[in-house]
Amino acid sequence: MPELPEVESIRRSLEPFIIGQTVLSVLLRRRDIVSSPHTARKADLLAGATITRIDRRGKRLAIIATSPSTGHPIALGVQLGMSGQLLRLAPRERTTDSTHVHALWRMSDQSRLLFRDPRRFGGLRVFTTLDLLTDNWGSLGPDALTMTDQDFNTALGHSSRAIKAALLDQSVIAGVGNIYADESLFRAKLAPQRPVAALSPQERATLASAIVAVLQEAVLAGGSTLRDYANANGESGRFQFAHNVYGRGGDPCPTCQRALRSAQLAQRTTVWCEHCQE
DNA sequence: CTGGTCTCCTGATCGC
DNA sequence: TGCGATCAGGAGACCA
Repeated sequence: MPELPEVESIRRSLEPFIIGQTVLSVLLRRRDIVSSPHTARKADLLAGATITRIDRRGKRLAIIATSPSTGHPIALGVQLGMSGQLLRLAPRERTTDSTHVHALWRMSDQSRLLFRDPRRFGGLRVFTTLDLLTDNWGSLGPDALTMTDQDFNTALGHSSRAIKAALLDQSVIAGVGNIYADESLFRAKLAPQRPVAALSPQERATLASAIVAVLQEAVLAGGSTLRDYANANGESGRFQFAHNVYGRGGDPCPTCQRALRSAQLAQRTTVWCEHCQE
């Protein structure tokens, strides 16, 4: 479900409410959503901890907290996968849909935080120190929202694969998924199947700027709600109304009015304009 | 190492 | 209304 703008919208909508909260209790309904080197104990899942902030890199989130036993910072990584949600329930508020809620935290102000993920492609990850979180996030490329043209140019390298495939690779840049890859390539007027090594320095710079601009606009619009995405307060995004190509195969190109092409590329449905993008 | 393919899982939608 | 096929915002495992 969520790409960078959706994950950032969740982060921003949640952070003001849970900073300073102490976790009174944790309910883990499915153990198999937690991946960690050790058996996850309740304390690792933030029981008793006081939350200090929520960080994001690409599509990954981490709730940072102070361990009650050691006083040191610990982190709980949250990966939303395709269908994951983090939802905050105000005190006494009821869920509209409590199915597929795999973990639940009760906070000191009586609010609750729910991790819901029907398809279970997402999950939680325990980090007993911030160094372990940094190591884990180290496998990601630069964050696509805040990267510079130079960051992007370096990370992209000169491989032979299609630019669309490279944009989806989180170790190249972190945060772009299928929607924003197609939207960014349209804005940069680049065909998705162009080999990375065939892109000129100018094209690479144009693409870097297009990615950052598209993501910034999407964050401002609260992300894209295609089906069921919502931020932590249950609010939908509005950027889907601004999509130029994603989900519009066969429709007229917004620029030249010719029919948009749709095909499989890098195992994902890809939509682009053969006339405007080359 | 690189890049392509398969697979995990549930639910919505579409055509019959 | 029911039923099977297809598709979906992701990414780790596996293979040549």
